[in-house]
Amino acid sequence: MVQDYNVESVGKAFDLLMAVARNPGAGVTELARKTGLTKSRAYRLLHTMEQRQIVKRTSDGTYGLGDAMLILGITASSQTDMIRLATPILEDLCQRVNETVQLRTIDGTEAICIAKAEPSRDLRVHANVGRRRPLYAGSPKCLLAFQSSRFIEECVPLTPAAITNNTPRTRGAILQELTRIRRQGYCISRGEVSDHQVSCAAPVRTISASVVATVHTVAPAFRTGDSELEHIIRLTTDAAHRLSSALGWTGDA
Amino acid sequence: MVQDYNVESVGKAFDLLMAVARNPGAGVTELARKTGLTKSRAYRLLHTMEQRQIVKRTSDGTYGLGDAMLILGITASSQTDMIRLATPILEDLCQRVNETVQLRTIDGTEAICIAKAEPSRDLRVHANVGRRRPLYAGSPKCLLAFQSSRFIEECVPLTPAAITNNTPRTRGAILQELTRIRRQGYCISRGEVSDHQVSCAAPVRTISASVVATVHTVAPAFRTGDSELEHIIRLTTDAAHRLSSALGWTGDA
DNA sequence: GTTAAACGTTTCATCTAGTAAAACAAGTAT
DNA sequence: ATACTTGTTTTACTAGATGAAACGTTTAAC
Repeated sequence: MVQDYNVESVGKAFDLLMAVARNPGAGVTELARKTGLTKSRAYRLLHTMEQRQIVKRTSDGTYGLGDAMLILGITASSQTDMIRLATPILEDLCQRVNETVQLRTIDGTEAICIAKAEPSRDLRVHANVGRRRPLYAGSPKCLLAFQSSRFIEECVPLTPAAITNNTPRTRGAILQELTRIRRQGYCISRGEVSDHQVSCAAPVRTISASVVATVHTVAPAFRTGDSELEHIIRLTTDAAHRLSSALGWTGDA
Repeated sequence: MVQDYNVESVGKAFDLLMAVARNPGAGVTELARKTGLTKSRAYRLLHTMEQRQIVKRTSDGTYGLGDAMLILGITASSQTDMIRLATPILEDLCQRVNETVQLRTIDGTEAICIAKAEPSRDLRVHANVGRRRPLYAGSPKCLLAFQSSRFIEECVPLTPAAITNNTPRTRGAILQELTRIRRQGYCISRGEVSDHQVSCAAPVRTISASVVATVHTVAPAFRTGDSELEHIIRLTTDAAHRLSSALGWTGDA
């Protein structure tokens, strides 16, 4: 093995670490299965990471991310362009629409919220950094719509779970919606994930023009009529554009 | 090597990862030196981590944390008790004192801000999650004061760098202050780190009674007279107590 | 303008150190 | 009571990671 600078067990350790992050509450056997590792190998690697506080065992023998990961992750946030550039843009958008806004990206086959801004008004939608959502329902569809067709095939299940009444029930209907999102350049979701909630999402592109994140505005339905929604769409897509430019994107709509 | 479930290269990889987090802008050689690894070993491990987006190289050949760390870290934040429990307490404290508050912990020989809350008033102190500060000056001293004497010895330099006029200049003076902080149970810092800025810090204890974090309130000096400061001290120490209890601490002052 | 030091990169023979497999104990459901 | 789980431990084997030393380039020194 010449010229391949790869330390296998280190790679596997990180595979395992990702699996721990994506499957909270899993034990050795399940994690080994998810990563395709031998049970004993997974066991040793987890032990090693536990010693360094990278992962920690809960009392019931399942694994979660450890304290050292917290520090590493916080440092990563402050070093990453995406977050650094997005924060002021999100705060500005939040102030303009006076609603909760978030930034989401893809991890595995899920959308994950990586940053947010909330207005100080009393009644607002609550957002959680770190929360994961399936990609095939509600405004996360915007993130999915701009990925490769192979990835889309993989993410949209044959029989989508019905999350609320407004969720499209068939695979075909979802794929059709994705096409429409691509065409119009943003995504509106009315009560798909949660009743009485409207959200608008717009894609963030990087220098290579691929969509790496989406900007979302989420608002209570009762105070979001057509004209308010127009306003939200304009400002949200605009914020996504500004972030794209900051990330080096040079294309146009 | 019987009964030692430790995969050495994985351990070293994480040592290296910590070094990358703590020394942004360092290259292979420097990172190898900091971790005590061979240059070629460090090189291969970094390559491995780069492939998985755990670290990334900047154009000038130095390393930083990569995109995968961002996801892992955000997930860690949302899974960690400390952050989950602290967030509402910080927000409550922030609202009561109407000033910027933060939560800090120790990483290596530095204090790092791991959470914050800012009031919406126009003039406020700005805080950055992820920012690092030396432990021996200003309100971070509160975090240092409650550590083991061996650790303290290690952190307080023989000739402390003067940060502003109000920084104690000698090792002895700093050690003396640490004793006072331990005695009174909190720490006040007037213009030590930045002129025109007052801060108050109080220790957060965990179930084992060790101090794992500190709650800080930072305010502009011009609007913080003695009576306001009294108020801040009371609320800050109270918030630290509430967080300690939430973490399982059962002792008393 | 020459020299020297420092850096990232590459190679390769050596042998440590990580691995797979299988057996184990402890628990849980049937 | 039995048959699955689960996490844990052992062992022999050799794949694969390692240290050292050399390489070409860049940066600093004088």
